[in-house]
Amino acid sequence: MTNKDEWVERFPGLSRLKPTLKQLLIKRSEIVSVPVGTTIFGPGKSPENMLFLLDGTVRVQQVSDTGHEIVLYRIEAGQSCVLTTACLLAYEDYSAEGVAETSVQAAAIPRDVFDDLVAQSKLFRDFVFAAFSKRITDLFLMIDEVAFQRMDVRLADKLIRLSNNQDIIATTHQKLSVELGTAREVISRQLQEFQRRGWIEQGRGNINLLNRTKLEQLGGHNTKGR
Amino acid sequence: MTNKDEWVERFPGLSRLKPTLKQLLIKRSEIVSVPVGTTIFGPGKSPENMLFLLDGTVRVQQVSDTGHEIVLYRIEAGQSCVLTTACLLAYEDYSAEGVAETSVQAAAIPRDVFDDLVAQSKLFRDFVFAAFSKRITDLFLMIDEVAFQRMDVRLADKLIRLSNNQDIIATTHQKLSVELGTAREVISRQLQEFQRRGWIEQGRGNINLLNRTKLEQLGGHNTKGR
DNA sequence: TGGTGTTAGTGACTTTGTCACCAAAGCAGC
DNA sequence: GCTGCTTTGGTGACAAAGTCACTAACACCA
Repeated sequence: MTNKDEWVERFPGLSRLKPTLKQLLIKRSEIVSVPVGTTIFGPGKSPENMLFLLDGTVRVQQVSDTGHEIVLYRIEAGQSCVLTTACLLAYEDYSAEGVAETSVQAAAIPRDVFDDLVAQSKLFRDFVFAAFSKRITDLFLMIDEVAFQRMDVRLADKLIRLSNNQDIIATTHQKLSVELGTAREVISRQLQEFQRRGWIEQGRGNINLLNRTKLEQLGGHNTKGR
Repeated sequence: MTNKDEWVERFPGLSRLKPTLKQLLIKRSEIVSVPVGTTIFGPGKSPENMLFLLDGTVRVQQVSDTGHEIVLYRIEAGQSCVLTTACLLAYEDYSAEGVAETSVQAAAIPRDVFDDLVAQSKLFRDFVFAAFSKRITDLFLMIDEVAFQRMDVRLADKLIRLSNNQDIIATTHQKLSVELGTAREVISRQLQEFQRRGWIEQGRGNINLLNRTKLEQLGGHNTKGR
């Protein structure tokens, strides 16, 4: 799947580039593989290249100096790290980190190639600005949620999103608390309440969704938005 | 102060542009004035131009469908609305709004001029990407703060930041609650506690800072960061 | 002077976060 | 098997923050 000659085709935003620019991308890129669990960027570790994710997931989380953590967003296959990398280059005192949630394959392109592309292709510019814009609007929504949404609503929503239409989610209370930026005890209590209502069944390290509909109802689950 | 021939010089990021590009900016820009309180952008109101703020302040806030509000950031003179505008263009279901906090003067440039500049000038690209990056890292910090910081710390910090080295702040409990995304009652109680400790003195519609040092100590006030 | 909207104060209650534990399950080494 | 050790989850007491309903004081204008 990681034929160096054709990865560009797999990005909706890149496949329509002019052939000369595609060649530039292909020629100057390098396919990299990182094992699961690797910290790809973080305080004191900034990569010099821009990454385009071919396979896998990168979890980006904020590590607070209060000792808490919260998941900010994920980068999936077909998306790029452009913005995070740009952020790192611009600001040193950066407290977010990116961790390979699965094993990850990515195309790495040097910063000057990125700059060339932005200069030469309106398509690429639109691709990059769309990525930035999407990220910022998503962060707006996240602030809204953290500040104003109730915990039970957020948890129900998170369970639905994490489930990927499977009924069993493999996760721990601890991990869920980091997803939502709250305490483990809070998650435990909410899940107990969900279980009491018969919506879920808990096992050690996994949660079985028994009544997806009720959970979707509580979480304001809609197709648009994140 | 709003001589159309020289506004570009007042932007650190623009003043070093090549003369031809400066001319382009000056020729195709329009100086606009908006009175205090105007909603510059918001749901169902997206401007077609990019704004460069010459004078005044624009407050950007998230209006939640729960009926709550929270101030996301401010755009001051010398900064641009690039990102917010870009966001608006990219995503329709946008719930943030920008309000002129003072009367505002700005240079408006059409979208195609913006695109030209990004294509032709590395300096301008760096200016734009730096703005995006700064915004995103600030939003990361804000999420951290909203999720994990105690209310008294956040309020003390906010008072210091709003004071602008003056001792009297003209604001209401209601406005402060929107700044921090909390309830008015919470602000009232915290301010009472500050007053009890002799750190502030409250008046109707204003707060007098009596012990700035104590407030700075409580809020983790440092020069870097926002 | 009276009416009206704004601003702030208060008590009761719920929800969420914190702290200090405990207990059961899984696991590695012997 | 048994023995520690770590991970995972449960619990109660308490503190902090958010919600709700109501009151009081003030400013200002007709």
